[in-house]
Amino acid sequence: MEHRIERIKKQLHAESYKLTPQREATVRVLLEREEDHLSAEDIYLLVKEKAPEIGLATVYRTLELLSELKIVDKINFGDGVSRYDLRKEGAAHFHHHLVCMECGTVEEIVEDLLEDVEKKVENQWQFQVKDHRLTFHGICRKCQQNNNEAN
Amino acid sequence: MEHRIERIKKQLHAESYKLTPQREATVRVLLEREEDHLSAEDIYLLVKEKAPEIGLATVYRTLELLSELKIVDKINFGDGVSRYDLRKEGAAHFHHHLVCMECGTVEEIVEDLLEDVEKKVENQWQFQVKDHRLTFHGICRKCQQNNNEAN
DNA sequence: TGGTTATTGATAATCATTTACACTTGATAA
DNA sequence: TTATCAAGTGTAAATGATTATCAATAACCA
Repeated sequence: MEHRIERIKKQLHAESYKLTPQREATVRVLLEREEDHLSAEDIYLLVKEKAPEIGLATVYRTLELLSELKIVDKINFGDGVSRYDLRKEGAAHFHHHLVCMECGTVEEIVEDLLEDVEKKVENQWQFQVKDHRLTFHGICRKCQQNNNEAN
Repeated sequence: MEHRIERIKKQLHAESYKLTPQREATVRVLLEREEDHLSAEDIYLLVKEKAPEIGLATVYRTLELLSELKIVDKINFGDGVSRYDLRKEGAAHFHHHLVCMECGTVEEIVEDLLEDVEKKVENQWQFQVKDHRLTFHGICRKCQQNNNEAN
């Protein structure tokens, strides 16, 4: 954890931003809840536990900054809110998501499944791929089991 | 065009909705501007040319309805607005997008590039895929050329 | 025809996100 | 050390997309 904080601190410094206490508190929340896909509001409430005087606007500003630096990815699953997801350490690409249409849980696929597809896109469409977003919508394992039992 | 309107009319009837003049005007705009990725506001302005008395709320309601019936897909490229995209006739899956990070244009890939990837997801993650969203971010052909010339 | 229901348009309400602005902080130079 | 300055912050107000409300209208059916 501390190691990753250090890393992010350096990334900020490289662009001449500081890791202020508010920013650090926000990053810590993101690290602690790495598996979740938190909204700005969620993050705000969690950061408030560590740093009660923080303002919502600061959280938004921090998330925006982290987003620009590609430390987090801003995602949107179609409900009205943006969610923020830490990039895996050293990952060049955004990871994929499996969104269950029944229970709403979001699983992650860290492995990059798109290498072949990207090559195809670069060759056939002459489009130079820098990043991607891939989300599958469907039924997760648990809901499949529940459905089977119900029948 | 008329053929596709008929089709959509049937799809609505099948769920006991009607193709009102307002809904038809909205669908016509979507058909005419199929290549674009219009926001609700954009669509509203275009529909107003055909049916000046239409209200913005009706356009939203229509788009919501068409979305539920999977006649259109609601997409979000990260700017603050939802965009609406007609499904290609008979397409089981949402088509893919190439978003240029420099000029912002959005190209479409109709071909399904994900068949193999979906099989992998179903097998390895036991996730039953119903649909997907795939967007590539990068540099389009035109901007690549411009960049080369500039050097 | 009258009665019921779905649909609509205008408008107000909501809610996530941004902006404005005055205040704080922390670094730097005199 | 103290004055200065820019970056960063908190509060509150503003914005802008979307949704809800509600009275009026249109379509349908007995």
